[in-house]
Amino acid sequence: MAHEAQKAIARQSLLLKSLPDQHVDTLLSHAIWRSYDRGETIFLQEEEARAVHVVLAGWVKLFRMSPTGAEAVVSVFTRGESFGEAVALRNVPYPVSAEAVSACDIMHIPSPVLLSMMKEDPEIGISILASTFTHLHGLVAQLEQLKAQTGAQRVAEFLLNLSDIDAGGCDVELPYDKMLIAGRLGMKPESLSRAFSRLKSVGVKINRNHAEISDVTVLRDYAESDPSEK
Amino acid sequence: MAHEAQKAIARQSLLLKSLPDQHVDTLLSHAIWRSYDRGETIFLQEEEARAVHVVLAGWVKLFRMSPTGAEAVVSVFTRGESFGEAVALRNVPYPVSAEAVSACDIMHIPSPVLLSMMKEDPEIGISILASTFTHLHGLVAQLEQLKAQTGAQRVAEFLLNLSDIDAGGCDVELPYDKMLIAGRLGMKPESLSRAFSRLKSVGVKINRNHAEISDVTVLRDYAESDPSEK
DNA sequence: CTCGCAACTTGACAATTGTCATGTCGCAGC
DNA sequence: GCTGCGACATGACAATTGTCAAGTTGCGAG
Repeated sequence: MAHEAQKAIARQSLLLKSLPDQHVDTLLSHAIWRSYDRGETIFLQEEEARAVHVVLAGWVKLFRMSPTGAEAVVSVFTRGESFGEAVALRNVPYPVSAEAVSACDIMHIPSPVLLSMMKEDPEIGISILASTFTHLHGLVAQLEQLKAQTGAQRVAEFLLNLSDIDAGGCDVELPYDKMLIAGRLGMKPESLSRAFSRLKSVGVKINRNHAEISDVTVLRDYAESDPSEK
Repeated sequence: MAHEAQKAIARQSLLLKSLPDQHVDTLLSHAIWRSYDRGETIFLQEEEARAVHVVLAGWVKLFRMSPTGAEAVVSVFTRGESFGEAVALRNVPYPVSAEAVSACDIMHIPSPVLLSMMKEDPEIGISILASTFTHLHGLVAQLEQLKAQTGAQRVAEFLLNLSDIDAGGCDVELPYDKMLIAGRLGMKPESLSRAFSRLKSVGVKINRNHAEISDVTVLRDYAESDPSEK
């Protein structure tokens, strides 16, 4: 059975936080709670979707294996984020695989529960649509980044997203290993290393899984500047 | 008022074809029908979404302007396809701009109409979710392609999508100009030219806006082969 | 019909990135 | 403590792509 602390996190998730309490209670009571070890598979590409997944703790990656065996990381989720909404509702196979990147706690909401609730209250459908839209928006942003920014700029933006301040300096912890960060940003680990060295010139120091940003404003200017200016 | 022929196309669109006839009739009677000239703007990034758009004829591109002024083409739609579903339902600003690439006929379904229908019949919500999911899936595929395939391979796949046969040779017409194709595939026009020349070795000849594929199977093998093998 | 522009192609060059090889470092297991 | 492995950094090299420049072509305006 789930800890109350986990339920509290679930209530704050992007998927559930805009739903009426009464519905959330129903969903929570039907949910399945599980822990995963680092490296454990959550589901595989082509598998039929049966649930929506909400991350309560840890990090999860979604990735695709191309026919040639190359792995493309599509996205990485952490506490409060959910994935698989659209797929679960359509009863179609997953277009990606999911794996725990660190030890994880995940809540699974079986899709039949969700479907029947949607048929009772259309608000739920709209809410899920919103969450799906957020993913979609994120993917559009990723596409734009890949096409319009250099590797070092993408890394800069990644670091800025990890820091939650507006100005000044700060330290951020890299949430997962550099191989995965590289995949997430569409580059090889070697290129990530080189990108980090370039960022030295805009006040970024890397130490282990720890990054020191001397001035967020400078870094942001760098991330948004025209690649050809450099 | 709309021609019956246009209504017939609208009924076959991915968005509407799975809905009950009765609902479709209601939607069609509230829809706004418009023609656009080549180059005309349909909506701008940051503008508030008021409708879902269904392409009846012609080609439409969705693109984003980065802060530096570079244009990134996110996707291109044609007859029977729809866009803006998720955004319209949330009453949020568009994350992209839309422009007619050729002369276009477009049907606009005002979002309030759709919202009120969704509240009456949850099936509609599920159906829209499906359509949104299709876009999402397409974006995931694009991301994978950008990260894992060379330019020439992306062009090969683009040509294969235009041809609707499984084997043998065929001619396909390039639906819009090469500058846009390049943008859509995440490369510069010059790179597209070079990609076309490389495809000569796998039986592709380009003539104006016309491509001749001598054997689709050969081209498909090329598109899916490991980039490092070449 | 001519002019001029925009789309397109091609070549040369530079920048970026992937690939391969080598070496260091931290860490788990013996 | 030693050993071995995987993550990470770095250098050399090749491949791909963007950039710049020059030339061709098609097409619409006048």
